[in-house]
Amino acid sequence: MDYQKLAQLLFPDIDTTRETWEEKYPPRMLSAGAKVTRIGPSPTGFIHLGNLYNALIGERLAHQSGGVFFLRIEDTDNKREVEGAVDVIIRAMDFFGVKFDEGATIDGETGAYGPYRQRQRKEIYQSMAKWLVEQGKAYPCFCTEEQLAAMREQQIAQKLNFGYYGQWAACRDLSYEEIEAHLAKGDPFVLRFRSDGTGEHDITVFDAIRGELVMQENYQDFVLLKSDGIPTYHFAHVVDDHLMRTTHVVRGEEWLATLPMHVQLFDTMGWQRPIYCHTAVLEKMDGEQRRKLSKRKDPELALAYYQAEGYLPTAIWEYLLTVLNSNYEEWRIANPGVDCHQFPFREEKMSNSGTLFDLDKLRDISKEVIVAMPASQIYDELLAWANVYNPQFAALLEQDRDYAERIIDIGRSGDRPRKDLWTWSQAVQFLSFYYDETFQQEDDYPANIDQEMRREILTAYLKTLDFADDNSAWFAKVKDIAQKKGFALKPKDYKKNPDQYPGSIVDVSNVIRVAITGRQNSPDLWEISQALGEKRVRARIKKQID
RNA sequence: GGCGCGUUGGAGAAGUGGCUUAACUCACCAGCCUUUCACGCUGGCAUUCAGGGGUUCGAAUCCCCUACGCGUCACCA
Repeated sequence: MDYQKLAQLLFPDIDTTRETWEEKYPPRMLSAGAKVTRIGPSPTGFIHLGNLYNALIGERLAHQSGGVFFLRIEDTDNKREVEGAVDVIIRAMDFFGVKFDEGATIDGETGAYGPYRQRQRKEIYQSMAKWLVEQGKAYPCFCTEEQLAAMREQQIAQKLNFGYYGQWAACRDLSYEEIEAHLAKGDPFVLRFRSDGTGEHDITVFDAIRGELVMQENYQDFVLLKSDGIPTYHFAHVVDDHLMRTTHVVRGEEWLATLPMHVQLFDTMGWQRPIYCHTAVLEKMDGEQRRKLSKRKDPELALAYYQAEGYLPTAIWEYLLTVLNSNYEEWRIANPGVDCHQFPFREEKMSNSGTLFDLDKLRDISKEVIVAMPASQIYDELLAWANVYNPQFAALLEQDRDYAERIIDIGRSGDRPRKDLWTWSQAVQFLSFYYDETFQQEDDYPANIDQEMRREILTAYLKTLDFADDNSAWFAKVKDIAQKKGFALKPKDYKKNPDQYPGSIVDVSNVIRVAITGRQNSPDLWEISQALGEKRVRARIKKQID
């Protein structure tokens, strides 16, 4: 078989060669040790935590080493492409603070190693494919879907390995004339890799996360080019990451199974293999079962969920860092206030077993992030979020910035600030009672106080209430009321002898608290009252008495 | 079914032959502080590293077997 002739028959219009592209995309001039990484999301309209997870690793690896981190759009499957999905990806990454040095952008792209959208790289792939045909390393396959399905069934029946290989590779040894005849008829074809593997040997691949991997060599004649001339992931990955001079390929462990294919292709092309970093899958608990986070069942997989809930990008980033390098937390404690980008991230510290996604932990980290923020910043970010997701509350915030900052700061001064806030949607809930428009009276009164007693307490409170009092004078009056009504002034006394009192000072305080704030969980009552103002406080209490 | 990856408390995990009576953080529980809730503090929470065998003076760490979980086997990525 004259492979040159075959290559010309298959790709008559391709006159660019392997060398053309090698020259166009020379090795990058970077200092030793600089890493080049990328993420390659598909524009399916759904961007998830896994994308961010891998993006963060790539970003850290590149930027920590003085390297390059870029965005490549893997749009080789036109069936799954969704309009506007590239924007979604870019905006989400930007929102979560992932910065690219080159690659696709909203209105085009930047960087010298483009195009960064795979569909636009068709000619490059075809040049490389043509070269492989010339080497006798690739061949056209005219098998139809039906034929392949039938083949698979036979393989199942005979308990053989699935796939296109060995004697199952019907088109592997087609003669030039047979191929020409197919072409003349206009039969569609895919281009397959001619694997020289048998599966009898093992290969060794180094993985930066997992160490040395010993795997069975590839023996499948997998598809390089689909019938529309667009490459499969496997071929695109090898060509792109070589030509874009990627040094570290960060991707999910679902790619481990096809790693031998990729390695074989790199070797056949005569290219240096990148260093692979296969990350663990993100899992969650589903009842008793542990399973991979799923797009259909788990809303928290979508990045849009975190935006809608108002999670802080920094908190998500820090959470992912703790998952990836668990010594991050110790570093955080030792370096309070230091930007998390200063943390020395190490790929070899990453875990290779599946990771349970823990919203409780995220909440804790979020609280820490917010508690460290000044009120003005909280105001700005809360407002920015509310403008999109809760315009009613945004309007309230904008009415009076000073008031908003004041209520945000209640209970946050001193060495032991409250950590009440963890997401912006939750913050709206938490702050709702400071505004009449969002105030909701819940029946959260202490269970041991009946309605009659409630009324008595509130009536007495209203009578003695004086906004000129300071905190201690104010509380002395509350105590006075409690004593007159027979309540225990020390919660412990009531706890010890619950039959001797109708309740304790705690219950009295809480009756007042619920009347004013609508619930039992709130910062210091007197500070709240001062912020709300005498008129509102009196009105709310009066309403409860009636 | 083949191939592959994994398995240390409820969770993230540290630990790769003796510094480990298994770190740290979250969650949980108890106590303290406190006008509530929170915050904070103190203590508790794996006699044991999936199970079983072996190597060794000594094993979570090395070897073998088993079990379980997960991934993958497309002209999807």
